[in-house]
Amino acid sequence: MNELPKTFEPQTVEPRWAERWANEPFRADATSAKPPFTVVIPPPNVNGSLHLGHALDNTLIDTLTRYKRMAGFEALYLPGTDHAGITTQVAVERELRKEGQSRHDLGREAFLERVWAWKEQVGGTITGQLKRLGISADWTRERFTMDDLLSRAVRHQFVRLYHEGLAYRGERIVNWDPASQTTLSDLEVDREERKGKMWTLSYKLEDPSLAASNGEAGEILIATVRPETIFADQAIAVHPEDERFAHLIGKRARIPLTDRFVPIIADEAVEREFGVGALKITPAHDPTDFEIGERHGLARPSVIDLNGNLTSDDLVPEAFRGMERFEARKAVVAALRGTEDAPGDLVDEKDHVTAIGLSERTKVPVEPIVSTQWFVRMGDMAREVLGGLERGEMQVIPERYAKVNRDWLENIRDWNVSRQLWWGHQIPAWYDEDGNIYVPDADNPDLDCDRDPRYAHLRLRRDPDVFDTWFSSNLWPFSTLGWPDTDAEDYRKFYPTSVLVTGYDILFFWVARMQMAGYHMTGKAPFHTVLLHGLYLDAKGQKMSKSKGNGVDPLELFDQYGVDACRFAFAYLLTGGQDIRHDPRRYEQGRNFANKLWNAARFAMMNLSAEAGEGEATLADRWIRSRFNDVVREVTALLDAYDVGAAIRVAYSFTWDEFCDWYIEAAKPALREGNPATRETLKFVLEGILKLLHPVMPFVTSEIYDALEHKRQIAVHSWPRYDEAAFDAEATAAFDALRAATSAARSLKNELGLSPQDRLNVTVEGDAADVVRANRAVVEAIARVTLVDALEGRTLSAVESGVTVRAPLEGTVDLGEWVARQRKRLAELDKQINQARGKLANEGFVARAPAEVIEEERRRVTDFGAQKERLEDVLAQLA
RNA sequence: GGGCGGUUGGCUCAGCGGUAGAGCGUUCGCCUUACAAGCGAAGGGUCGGGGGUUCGAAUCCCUCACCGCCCA
Repeated sequence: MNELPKTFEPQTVEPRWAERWANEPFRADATSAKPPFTVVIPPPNVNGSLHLGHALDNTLIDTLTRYKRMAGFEALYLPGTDHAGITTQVAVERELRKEGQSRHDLGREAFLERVWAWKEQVGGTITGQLKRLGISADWTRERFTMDDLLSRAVRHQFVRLYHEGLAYRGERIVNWDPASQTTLSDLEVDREERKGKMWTLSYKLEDPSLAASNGEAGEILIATVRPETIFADQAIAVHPEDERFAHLIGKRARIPLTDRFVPIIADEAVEREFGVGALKITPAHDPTDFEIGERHGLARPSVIDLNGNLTSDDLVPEAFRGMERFEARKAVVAALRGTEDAPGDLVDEKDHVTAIGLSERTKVPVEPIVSTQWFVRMGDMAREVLGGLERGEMQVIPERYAKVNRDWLENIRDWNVSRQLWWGHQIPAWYDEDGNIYVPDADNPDLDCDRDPRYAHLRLRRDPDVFDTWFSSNLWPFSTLGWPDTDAEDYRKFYPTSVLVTGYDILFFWVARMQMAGYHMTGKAPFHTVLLHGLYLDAKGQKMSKSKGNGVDPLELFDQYGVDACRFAFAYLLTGGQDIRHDPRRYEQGRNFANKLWNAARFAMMNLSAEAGEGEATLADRWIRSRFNDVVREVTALLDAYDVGAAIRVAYSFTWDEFCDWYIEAAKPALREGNPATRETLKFVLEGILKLLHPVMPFVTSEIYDALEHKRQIAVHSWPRYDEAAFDAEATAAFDALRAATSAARSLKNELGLSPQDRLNVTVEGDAADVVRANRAVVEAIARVTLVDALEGRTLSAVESGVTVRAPLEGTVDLGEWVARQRKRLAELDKQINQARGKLANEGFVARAPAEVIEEERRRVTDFGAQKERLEDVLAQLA
């Protein structure tokens, strides 16, 4: 056996294993007879780098995968990355700008070459970091959403949806991001409340003899938070039952700063309490107004262009033309305010909190614009998923998210899938000069329409837009396995996948869309379990984000504590989908634990390599084997329930508190004699612990297992099996008595002011005294005492359940505090006894509580009663 | 406006119907030949407030308060 360094050194151990798992990856065998366990990675952005969320997520996935692999499944952890349309394109454009160029200077083709080059350059970053995390992914199956096969899958999806009538082109109001110059889906817009103003404006009525009750004669007051859009107004809307305005419906009023008149209309959507009760309707610049406009057949002229500037349309007075939208707002308000001599139509201005939409990627306020885009009809697909959920084909953990999942699917809206980007899957749709649409046939989706002989006589122009990135990652669980080729070996063996693991923040973005694509495209649930975990927050409990600059770099944590330590921390913190707050103390705990395990192994190896003697299994051996068996059952059950947090806690406390603190100490006397049964037990339980911990802490466990001279790495060894017959009740009870006696003896030594290495003569009394005497070597060695038959003179005693340990009391020891403590304990015992007696005296309890609970209360009365008596004796003797 | 989560020792968090726990921090003593990233001995909580269900509630129900998230 090899000599191990005194301290676990992750920096020398971890890179070796990481490299091995990267170069000789865990290849899943599609021809295996073993049952499959498949997880696809939530593909990170190809141009990104590892953040704590990825680290957490991948630790969880890897833990489950490694466990399943050991438990006899054909485990496939499929890695890969996402092309991240907007983010990547924005990144490359930023590079270009440094060179004084724009993508338009390069042209589409050259620009895409640049992006591919960029992808080659930075794309390995995050996968390299994932390899450092030690994930047991099958790197031979690594995928990228823009790979040929995956791109084909996207085309296939679109073409099929188009011919089914589920993908359509329509003019709608959409979210425009002026910074990245593309539309966004509703999900990509973050709502944020910002302090703004609400202005009240006076619109002059065409018939000056009329009056709205909210203003002076000849005017109607309206409220708005976007005065710069008044030039695109098409109406003024009031609630149909609002008496203040009933007489004005159908009349007209003039838009301030213009000569244009718009009608006053009635619509249910108007909130009477909002502002002054009347609103201006600008269909081209507000989603609600757009809907109202549709109901009333209003036109929808736009006054804001794609750069967010007021257009020099005939609608906008010259003074404002070309102004940036927020500048224009100021200018329009100033104009409306007028001068002291000639006050304008601004009646009131007050503070107002407005919910505005921000681009998720660029953080720029989104501009609602009217535009023709490709949409996907979601209703039917959502219903397919709802049916599957109803039939229990997918479980969501934690269960509370099942409702969130359902609610979203039930209220789903059509999905704008076109993006005005170049980086992505270009939409396979062509238009002729009359605007007719041509899409490849469903059975030949890869043929471009401009090469289709049927359309040879036409001059077709391809849609320049690309699909939303999620329109490819929604296929990820099966496009990565060969779909649409449903005969592909991988698809047949590994699809549907098993568990989908991700943060709850992308339940809608990704999970729900995979569910819909899965059901609709493959006819199956893409996974049977959705496991959602919480988000990583900073130490103050705030979301980590680049803009706040409060992110913690996992790579620095790896450097500082080791990867295993971090994985331990992630696992330890994973509970019930709860958010996780960054706390360095958890990584320290992990580091210390890895070191503890390392040293336990060091100790074991020193003993295993020594010369063997004779002997049979000791009480400690029997006890630890029985306990280990319990722990195997617990940890296995917890992992089967995907409760990694609870599993690691159980394994941790068993390893440290039972194996290290008690078993190893108790085994020392037998090991010194070379007892082969004890050596065998030490090795068996240590190796068992390594296996239980391996899924969470693969590096340190692999290294130790390797040092124990195994030919195969631990990752492919089998998971420990629970053995019902291995429970040893007698050994458990007896060893508990040993522990009680040891603790009592230690407590006495402490109280007597002795240092640990000082020997002390003690006696043992009580029900468990015989057991303690029979295993005296253990107590004597651990507590460093000598068991004697009797003591002379004054004594001091420590009372525990089952045993009283007595030691000589000599000289002048101040027992004041000790006596006080014993009195307190006595009071506590009294309280417990009374509580238990009270329960037993309660007829309802005796009649209704389960038998074992009643039995336990009886036992407590007896045990605590005995302790109390002994404690009283001890105190009486001292007095 | 609707929904969800949280409130447990000084800090960060487990536990979620039957004796209140962990890590760190605190106090005291130890370099006891696996480990000072450690060992031993202690101290510390009426489980946010109120009400209810139950033989029994930190745990289930109702309600209030505060913190946070999601959706409109």
